Amino acid sequence: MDERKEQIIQTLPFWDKLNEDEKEHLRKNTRFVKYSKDSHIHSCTGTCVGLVMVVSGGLRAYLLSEEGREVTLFRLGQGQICILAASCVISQLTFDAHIVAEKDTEVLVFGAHAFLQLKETNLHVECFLYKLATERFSEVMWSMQQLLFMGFDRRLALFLVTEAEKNGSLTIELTHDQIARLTGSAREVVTRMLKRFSEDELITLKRGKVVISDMDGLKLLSE
Amino acid sequence: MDERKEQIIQTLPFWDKLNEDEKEHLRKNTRFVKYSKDSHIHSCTGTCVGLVMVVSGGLRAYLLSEEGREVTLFRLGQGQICILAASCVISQLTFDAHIVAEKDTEVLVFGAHAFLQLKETNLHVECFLYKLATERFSEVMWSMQQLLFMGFDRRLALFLVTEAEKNGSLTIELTHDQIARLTGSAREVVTRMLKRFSEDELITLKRGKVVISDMDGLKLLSE
DNA sequence: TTTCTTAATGTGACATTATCACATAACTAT
DNA sequence: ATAGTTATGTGATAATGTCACATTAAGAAA
Repeated sequence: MDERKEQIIQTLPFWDKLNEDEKEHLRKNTRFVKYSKDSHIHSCTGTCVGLVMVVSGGLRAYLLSEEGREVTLFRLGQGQICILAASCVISQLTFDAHIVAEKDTEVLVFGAHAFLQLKETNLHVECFLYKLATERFSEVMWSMQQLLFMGFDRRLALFLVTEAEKNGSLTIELTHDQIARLTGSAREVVTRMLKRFSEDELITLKRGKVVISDMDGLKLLSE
Repeated sequence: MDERKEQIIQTLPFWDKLNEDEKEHLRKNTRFVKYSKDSHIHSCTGTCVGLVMVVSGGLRAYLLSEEGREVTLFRLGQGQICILAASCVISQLTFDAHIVAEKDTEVLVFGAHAFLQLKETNLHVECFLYKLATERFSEVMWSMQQLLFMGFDRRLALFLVTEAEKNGSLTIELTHDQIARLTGSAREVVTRMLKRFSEDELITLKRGKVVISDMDGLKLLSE
């Protein structure tokens, strides 16, 4: 048996509500999977993977328009679980999101079929799923409020500040294109706004990265 | 005892999972409330009402920006239950939505405090809440996809068609301002687009109402 | 009826953001 | 160095939201 797997699996809040058969069933249908950067974990057309827990790296969930525009819904880091890749387990989730690995990422996959069975026999499992979905609901709504109500200058400033704090570094290693996807805007718009920030001496621009030179100024802008 | 209340309360899917004490507790904390048109059931500042089931009339949930712009999330009709007015029961729901009565509306309110207790003692109740929230999640995401990715002409056409079919009438009794709130746009933008539709002989404009004259044309526009 | 009042609608000007079509610059591999 | 690729810069245009008013229609009050 995989020691590491067993350890992680036991962190599931409903684990001790399972009987031995259920535990064994879940164990058998849980496996580690590695995704290389930019590979797709889930798209509307693809099959349903199951519950996906991030072990290392990070995932991003986004909406995709017919014209190819992306709107990021949320991002997941270590220990977090993505319910969107389990849309077949949660039949209430009817919209089609895409999930991509932001970097090389290892995940623990709880197989869709096994989980569906568990969900139907064990109320704790069902409850766990819906609760998780509800939490993501709130996160997504927060993103939407930003997108709908904040001007792009404020949104971009907030993004840069948040990103810097997340990584504990004033240097943000992202291209304008990546920033555009993450902020739900267009590459050109990002370029222009960054240039404005740069003229206002809030940031310094390098190829493939943004360096924050006036954190306070940026925070002020983001309110 | 209120006969009508008892009848409705028994339609709750978790009703027969409650013990007698729980049933009695819920009964005692459930009451009918009437809201007149345009009155507010819930806002971020206000207190938490509880679970709200529409008996007659209709509710609308929306986001409100600091500048006063509204984005409609979903609308509820007879028999549907609003979880957003129960944000204190579902602590996971952290964003602040507003809920307003679209017309004179009667609702059955399951008191927040009582429901919170029920949720904590009965897993079926907890599960029911999260499941409901997850369903709304999908509805909201559908609205968001429309708002983010469809041009306003298409969105407006779709709205008119949907509204007409909902009421079984080609006449839609709404002002441009109301339509703007419902489609997440601005009044002037609605006025202009409706004028364009009118010039294209898809609709006829009257004060306070829109009459569809070419349903097929509108449907074509809405794809 | 006539006038008054208010709600609803119409319209021009402008700001922001998205989109398109390129040009230029900076790295990478050979 | 050269070529190829990726990233960035920039002007033009379209769609939509915002602001500031003008106009019109419907109902209330005289």
